Amino acid sequence: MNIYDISKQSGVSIATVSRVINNSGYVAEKTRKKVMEVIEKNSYSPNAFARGMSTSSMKTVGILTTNIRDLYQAQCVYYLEQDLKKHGYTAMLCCTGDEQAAKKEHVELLASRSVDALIFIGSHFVEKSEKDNGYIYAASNHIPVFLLNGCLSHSNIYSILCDDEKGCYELTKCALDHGAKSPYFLATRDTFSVQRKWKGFKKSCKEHDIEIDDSRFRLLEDGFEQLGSQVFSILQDTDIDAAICVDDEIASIVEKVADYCKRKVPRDLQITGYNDSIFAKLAHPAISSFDNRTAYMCSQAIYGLVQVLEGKEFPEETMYTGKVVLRHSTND
Amino acid sequence: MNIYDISKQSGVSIATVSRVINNSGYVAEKTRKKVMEVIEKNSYSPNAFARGMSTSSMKTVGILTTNIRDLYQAQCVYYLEQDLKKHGYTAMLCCTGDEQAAKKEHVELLASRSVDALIFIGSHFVEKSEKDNGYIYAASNHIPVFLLNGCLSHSNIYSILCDDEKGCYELTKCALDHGAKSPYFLATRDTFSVQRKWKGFKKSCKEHDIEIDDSRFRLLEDGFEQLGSQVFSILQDTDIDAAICVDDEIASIVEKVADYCKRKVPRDLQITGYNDSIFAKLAHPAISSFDNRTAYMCSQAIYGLVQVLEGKEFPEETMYTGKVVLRHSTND
DNA sequence: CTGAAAGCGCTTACAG
DNA sequence: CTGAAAGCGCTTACAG
Repeated sequence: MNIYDISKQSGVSIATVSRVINNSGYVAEKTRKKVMEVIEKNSYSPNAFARGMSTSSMKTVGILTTNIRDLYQAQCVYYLEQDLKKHGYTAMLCCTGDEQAAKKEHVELLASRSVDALIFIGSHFVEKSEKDNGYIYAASNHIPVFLLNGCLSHSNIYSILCDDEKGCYELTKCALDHGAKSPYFLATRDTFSVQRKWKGFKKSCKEHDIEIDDSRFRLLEDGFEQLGSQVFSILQDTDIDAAICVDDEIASIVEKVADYCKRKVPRDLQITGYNDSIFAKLAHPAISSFDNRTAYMCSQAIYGLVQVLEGKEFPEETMYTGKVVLRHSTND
Repeated sequence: MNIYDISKQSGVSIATVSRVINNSGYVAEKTRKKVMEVIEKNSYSPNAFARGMSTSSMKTVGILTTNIRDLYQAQCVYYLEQDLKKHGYTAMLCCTGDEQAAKKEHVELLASRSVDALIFIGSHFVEKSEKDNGYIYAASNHIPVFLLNGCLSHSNIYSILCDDEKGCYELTKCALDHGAKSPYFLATRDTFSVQRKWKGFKKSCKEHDIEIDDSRFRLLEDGFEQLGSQVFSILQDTDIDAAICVDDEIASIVEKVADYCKRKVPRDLQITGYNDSIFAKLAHPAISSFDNRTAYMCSQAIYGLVQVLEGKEFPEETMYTGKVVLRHSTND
């Protein structure tokens, strides 16, 4: 069943059928009705490839995530997909992992599928070395690129991000305001947003006249067991009294290890997470965290995407604020 | 840059260019080399739509999930996508939510994109009323359908599932073997796999001569706060001494509430989860759970998918076993 | 308001 | 081993 069949059965040309399908151009109400009837009777739906070939678009956008099993990234995918389909777009998902080569390959894979736009989730894609971002720049020459929680200055790249520097500054301030003297900063990766959080951490320490150096930045190996043993070492070997973690999952593990080491949270050790996820709520005591408004970020991205694809203006960079959510892992 | 440009630059016909691109038919080594050079020089890549139009496939498969924010479902998506891309397929993701109409709409959306196959994640799609599964049957008339953790008998539908009846039977047995007399079964949804788990629960109770009726099946409203208060009621109003939960997230919340109510786990209350996720590991005490081998299930699904799309045979139903992972939320 | 016709960029029998 | 040609199913100026 194709447009010719519909055309025959309804006694009009395929051009007219096309017009009623796409709601474009003029077509007499009577004609439209007749054609619609035939279409519905046959439950005809136009061939996506042919359509794509004519219009060079299948209303598809590529979403890139390094790891969909990460709750935060899954959250983003969820909101993005919600908004995307509201606008008739469909999402192609790629989970790239952390290796540079794989990331590049996936971008090419999506490009070969002629997606209308590319959305990169998380700061995991923005590398310190400009050369390593080359494949993102290259992609942006053909299709609009949206960066969540990251920032790259280039035409046709649009960055939307929460002010994580401020976020981490405020969380650190909570701990320091309530007596912490020896805070540590814990991360499992050194990404763009981690760097911004680290900056906020340092700023807050400075304001509290706490001398710190780079040894306060603990880059830990990922994985449940590995994290546990590394955190254990830190608890043994340092005078840590506040763990400022870049996400709630790490914070949960710190709390679990603290419990194991008989350190009372928050009395002996204050802990903060990030993202305000279920991990922060489930932990015992519940963990103070930062709500970085994922839903808002995603809806902004899709709004921008639609604007750009319609040829309208959209700012290259959008930075917005989140909010601290106090719980019982910091002193009150 | 299209196939004609390549054809001109390399001095051969487009048919030949097509052959070298697709590695099909005979083409002289010398010709192939020349054409490849031109292709690479121009970094040409064939237009996916045109290709799709000729072959009626864009090597794309649709993945349907009710909620990607659910750790288990995210896990599935992760493994599926991994395997899919190994075979040159790309994943289109749809998060449908729980409403029937939306599920149906999404299937149609994917069908209109001419995906090569459909994969439904989780038992959330298999309804008790056969009528409500109509849209799945309908889809299977055009494209192969793969069902993870669910089972539907119909041609062109392939079901791959873990033996959850056995899984839940074994978990319940752990609790009962270690003294529980009044177990309850907790779920947030009444799906196909929940029914199977319930069956295993009942079987184990029967073997232990524990009289139970349907009031042991507690269907709870989802959501962090809601769950907390409902579990609280159960702890207050019943003589529960074992909570057999259909997933680790529920189990974590039960444990949190138990702690709040000063019930010692596992002494006063044994708890079991399901899926063997990070929630089970993070909880304190860590929660006994069931490893249903998600990675295996997904790889089986993609293996089957490739077989079917190549016109080969694959069994309509595959059921495999998982394994209990004992931790400290049950007595040892 | 409607239709004939060109064009989108491939693949694949078929003939040589 | 290679090429000419048909076909895939749409959209969209253009003419009327």
